[in-house]
Amino acid sequence: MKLIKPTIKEVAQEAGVSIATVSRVLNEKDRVKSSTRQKVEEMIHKLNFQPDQNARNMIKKETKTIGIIIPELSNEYWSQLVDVLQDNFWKMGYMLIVGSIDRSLEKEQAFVKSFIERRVDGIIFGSSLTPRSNTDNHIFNLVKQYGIPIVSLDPAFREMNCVLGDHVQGASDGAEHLIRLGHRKIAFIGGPTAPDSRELGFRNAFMLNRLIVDESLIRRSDSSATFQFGYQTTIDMISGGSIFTAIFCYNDATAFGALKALAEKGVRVPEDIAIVGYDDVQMASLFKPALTTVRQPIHEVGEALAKLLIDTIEAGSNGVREVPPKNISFKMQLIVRESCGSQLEN
Amino acid sequence: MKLIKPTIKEVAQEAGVSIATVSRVLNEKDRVKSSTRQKVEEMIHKLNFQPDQNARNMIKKETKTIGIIIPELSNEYWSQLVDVLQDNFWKMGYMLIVGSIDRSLEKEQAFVKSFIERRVDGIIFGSSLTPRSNTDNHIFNLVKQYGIPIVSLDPAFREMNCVLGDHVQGASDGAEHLIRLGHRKIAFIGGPTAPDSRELGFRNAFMLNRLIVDESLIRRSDSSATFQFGYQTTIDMISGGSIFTAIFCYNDATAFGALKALAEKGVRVPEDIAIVGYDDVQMASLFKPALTTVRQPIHEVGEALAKLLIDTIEAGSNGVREVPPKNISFKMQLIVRESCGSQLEN
DNA sequence: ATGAAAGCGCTAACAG
DNA sequence: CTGTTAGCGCTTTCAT
Repeated sequence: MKLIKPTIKEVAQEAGVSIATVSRVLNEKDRVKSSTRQKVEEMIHKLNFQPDQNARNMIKKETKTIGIIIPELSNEYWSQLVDVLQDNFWKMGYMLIVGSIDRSLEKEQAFVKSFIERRVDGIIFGSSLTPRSNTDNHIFNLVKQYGIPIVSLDPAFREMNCVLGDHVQGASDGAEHLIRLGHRKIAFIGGPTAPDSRELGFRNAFMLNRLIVDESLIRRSDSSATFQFGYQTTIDMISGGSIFTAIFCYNDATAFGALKALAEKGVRVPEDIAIVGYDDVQMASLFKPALTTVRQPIHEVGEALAKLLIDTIEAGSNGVREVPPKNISFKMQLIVRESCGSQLEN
Repeated sequence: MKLIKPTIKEVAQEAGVSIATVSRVLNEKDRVKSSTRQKVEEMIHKLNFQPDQNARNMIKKETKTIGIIIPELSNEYWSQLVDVLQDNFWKMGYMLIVGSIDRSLEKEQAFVKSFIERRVDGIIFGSSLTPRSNTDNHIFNLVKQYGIPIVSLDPAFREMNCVLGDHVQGASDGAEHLIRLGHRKIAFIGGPTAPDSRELGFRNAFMLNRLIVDESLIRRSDSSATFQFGYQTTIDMISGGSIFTAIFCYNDATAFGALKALAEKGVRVPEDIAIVGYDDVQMASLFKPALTTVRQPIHEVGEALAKLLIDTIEAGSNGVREVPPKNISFKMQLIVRESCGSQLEN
């Protein structure tokens, strides 16, 4: 009973059968006489035998493991998404391993390589630092060469399977809300991605209303859209004498940062400056003032992501390869709360 | 160039050497002539060869993988901790697999079994639902039988390696703060663990001050200390006519819940009721009113956890087993902000 | 229904 | 310094 790591061989020996038979009771529904099966199962239980996945993986050429690349877990949006994904994959018999790349391209590549070495069955790119323009991109070619299915959350990768939020619509709705409330001088605190759909959406709302955006009020992060970035940018804009009556933020984290900066500077929200966030994380509704924000349907997105990836994986194993990439899109929803004042316009 | 999954055999063939030599350039510093090494490395690069970890794992009997069990990622405390851990393990060449068990004992056991099947090198129990009283606990016996080192964050497992916060001290400091401010009717919104050190600390502060705790004001969760639990409990207490002037919360998440309930009921914080949280997550300082809370040194705890586990693993592989379990303890720090009013007493 | 045997891709002696 | 060989623990033909 106090043995260590029993193998299939021990089980077979103790049960008086061959290892093939043990393997069969482990994997096949029938094909083994019920009396033998019982004998073997008893032994498995008695020895606490846990089959070695590594050995199994080698033969079956599948690991029931999915890797995911995200920027960081400390942003509530990502931690929620990972929770949702893990739950979905779990139900389908897959395990999730997450790589927080912490804004480092080097780390992203190292994680992906590690995923390949572990022979994961699929990879989700929640967000990627890998330059997209470069066609013969080493890291993507690598996963392609190894035949690992990918699903992306990043709109920059439309040429592969991807699930994406309609951020043009989302940001447009958010900015439109501000415009309807009478704001004209609206600052935009953006994210790291260069051609950013939220920025496009923001500009779209201005165009629709035949308004011109003040380019001096557009700020972009060159790393990540964090709390810190929102805070610092807001401080800078105010100290720099920028004039604006509202801020549209890339996500709730930057919005919280902006809120903090505003509070420190003695600026009232929404009386002096209105704020719109993006994501609708839990804290958005708890904040004082409660944050008006664009909600991402995280549960739906996570479920779609998981389903699409598994479908791709299983299609591949059936030899049905080379289906055209799928794009699944989700609409965003504006949630009006207190940070823009008057809720009449909803 | 468009092959799929090159193996060590292909590399050897193309480079005109034996597979053993390829293995050597992969694993050993010297022992191979630099001209041969170069030839092989060239081929590895050309074929984009990525060695199969599963095969390697089987032989080396190590996977460079750590599993961790946590309640959920959506609590900022846990997501931050996981980020810190992942970073530490990463530096040491290990990968982290996280299992959010979502308050399900069944899921916890399934995760642990999966960890065993994958032959992880170590497991961290961030929080466990497995009954501790039961000596011949199946799941723990299993990991023991398989010789997998464990480190726990949970004070209930002092008999194994563990890193723990001194929550008796932390909670005592928090409650003491409230008492000094003149509060006598202090509610305690606790967590799921039965003999809870925070509750002990809470009671300790009362004893030190020769005060008696009002048992009707002690509430415990039977699942998890979530935002929702803090919210509901506070609503219940107020609706139920409980009389109290302060609340001590198990963690910041429940404190945020309490804050929301209080706001809805039109109770002012800190004027009418003071609140103390626990953890000091990012949001604590941003909230209005900023939350007075007990800070857990997450970075230090994470680092200690990672280091202790790796030490144990490597000690084991050196045959130095059976060292007595180590307990590393961290002090908590009271952070006084606005939610208790007067900061004079700091 | 079951056993024998051939690997999966790699590392680790053991020779030379 | 390098090649040959024997496994690691399992699944999977191929026989019986």
